[in-house]
Amino acid sequence: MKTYRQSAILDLVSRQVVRSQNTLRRQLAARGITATQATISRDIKELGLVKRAADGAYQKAQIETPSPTVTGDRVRRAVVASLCRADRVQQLLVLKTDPGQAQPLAFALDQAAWPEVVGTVAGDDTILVVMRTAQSARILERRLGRWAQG
Amino acid sequence: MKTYRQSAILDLVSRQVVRSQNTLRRQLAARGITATQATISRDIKELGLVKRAADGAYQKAQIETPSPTVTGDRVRRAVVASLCRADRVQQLLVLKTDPGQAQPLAFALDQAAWPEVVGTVAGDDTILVVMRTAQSARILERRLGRWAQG
DNA sequence: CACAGACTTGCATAAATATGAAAACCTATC
DNA sequence: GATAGGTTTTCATATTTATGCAAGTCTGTG
Repeated sequence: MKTYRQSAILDLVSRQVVRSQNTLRRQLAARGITATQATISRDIKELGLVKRAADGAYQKAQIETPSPTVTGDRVRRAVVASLCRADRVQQLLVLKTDPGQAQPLAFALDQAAWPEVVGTVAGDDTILVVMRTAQSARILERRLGRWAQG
Repeated sequence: MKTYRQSAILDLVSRQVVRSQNTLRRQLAARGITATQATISRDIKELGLVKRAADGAYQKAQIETPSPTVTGDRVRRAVVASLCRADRVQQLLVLKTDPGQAQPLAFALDQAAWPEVVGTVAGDDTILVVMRTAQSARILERRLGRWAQG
């Protein structure tokens, strides 16, 4: 239910200007989905939506500019500084970085020499990380995500 | 006054996580700027700031991403202009381009932001495209083939 | 100076959003 | 089917944000 409702929210929000959670609630109701404002508030939070002050409309969030927070080891700092997005397919991770930052981040990853990391290939703003297993890829993906998002 | 206050707001918001207009009011006060929450609400609207639901932090709004139609067409032109060959292994596509054309074509692919495309890594005349599934890779392979051959 | 017109701000309050705590609901285990 | 542990949802309400309207400010004009 939750997933279904949340994707309906994304859909509604992408199609029209939605200014309040109550409006959203009514629109969902029209699609046969019942929920309270409280639930919708939490959905919006989980979906990472954003509310534009200019017109009060909800919108999908953009990639946030990385904060210059400096903590932890080198990989972590590099991730925080330049990782935009991480995607996983099976045992492969595709990392998107700020322009020109793929090489330094990949280098940091190589240096870390984690055993589950088989190797990396870096372009300008994309790194392909080959992991030994889908399982370990999933773990790394999550760790990177946590770091990137503060 | 207004301009000065608004630029102070932008500054504060870029330096730290500000979750409410009242916090902002206090921070402004600490800088010797007095204003009510009402005024700040109006400022935020004028500045076009955005409030992330995820953590309630205010943020500068991002630039809109261009429409998929436009970028999709760009990919087609890039393919017609420089794709030599496309090979597929499972969910991976290896594209061969004219010398030096890998980067621009990969860039166009990235911009298009097709959901099935997890990411790309480009060298000089070779691009590795990671697709979400072998199925979608097959479809893209065929599409590229059609485009490349006229 | 007195006044008009355009902006900006504060006040009071309406509207919208977030959240603690309890209830309802799931899922797996004995 | 009873129980534990987890997740999701609601209710009630606190917190936060927006806004109509009146007052204050600024600028140019006669």
